[in-house]
Amino acid sequence: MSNNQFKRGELYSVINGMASTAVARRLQKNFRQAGLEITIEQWSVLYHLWKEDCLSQQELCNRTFRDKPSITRLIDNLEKQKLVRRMASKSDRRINLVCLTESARELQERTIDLANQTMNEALLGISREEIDTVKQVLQKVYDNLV
Amino acid sequence: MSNNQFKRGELYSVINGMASTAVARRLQKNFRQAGLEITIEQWSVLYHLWKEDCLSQQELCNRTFRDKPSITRLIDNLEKQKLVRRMASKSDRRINLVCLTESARELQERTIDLANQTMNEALLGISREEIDTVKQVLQKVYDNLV
DNA sequence: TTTGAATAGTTGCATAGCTAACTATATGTC
DNA sequence: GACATATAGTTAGCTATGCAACTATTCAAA
Repeated sequence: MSNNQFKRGELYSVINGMASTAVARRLQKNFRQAGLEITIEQWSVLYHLWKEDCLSQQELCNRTFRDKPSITRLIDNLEKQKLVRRMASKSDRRINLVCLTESARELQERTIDLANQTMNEALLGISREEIDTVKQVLQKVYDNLV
Repeated sequence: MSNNQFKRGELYSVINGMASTAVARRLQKNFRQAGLEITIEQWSVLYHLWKEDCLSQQELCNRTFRDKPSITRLIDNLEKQKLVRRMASKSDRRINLVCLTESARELQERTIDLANQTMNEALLGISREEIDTVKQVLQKVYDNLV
């Protein structure tokens, strides 16, 4: 095994472990401390619905990079907490449209600052150019494999 | 919510979802296709033991960015598959040293090519400088939060 | 119009993640 | 030496992930 190859292994390790779990854990911790009983995964689904409401479950799969069973159960849990509702699509009876409730919109207000504060901390001392490079590289990695 | 802040949200989304899950899924798929019944999480523990054998569980927590219960159960499962053994430390009876078995060393030979091939595919068209930038940025993100 | 393929979603099963609470051992201070 | 504190590891309970197999609906081609 060449040195170069092990260095690529390290990159894998870094991508997969350090930064993403650190950001997720910090945000989750901030939610908990604010008394918000929501998981980071549930928040990430709501995040996409706040940008565009009433998406199909399949569309949520695409946007959150999760598979269908994961989204099914995340929506189950969000429905239990009355944060979303499944609505039958008129045009295609196979489709569930996932729509926000009023509570979810209130939750958006309460999580904006926490999320921004967490990202500000996470990105401290990192330049716009560096961020752009990271986004481009991770997009390339994704496109290379999917 | 300013435009700039939502762009930071996108970065979070990218770090957390796309690239890391794409790499993990591809590697897992390659293992399965090669008839290797090992999860990507188990492999990541072995990866650190191949670099340095007989680490304590706590040290494996540090190196894999997992918490203690997660490592406990990963080691449980690796022990069931007879890939590692827990050995009591002579100097500190609180400590379990996790040591590789002969089967695990054979497994290393069989997974090297798969891992390298996956990383080659993942990193196609990405320069050394870009990789270095990504590593530095993700390290900074980690240091900012932990 | 029927049949077969594709798509949307659910369920069962196994693994993994995090928190909190727990046991056992080690260490430092009086 | 005794006691408080810290550290290593385990267990329980919940949530989440991924795959495979399943149902229901849509669509297109014979």
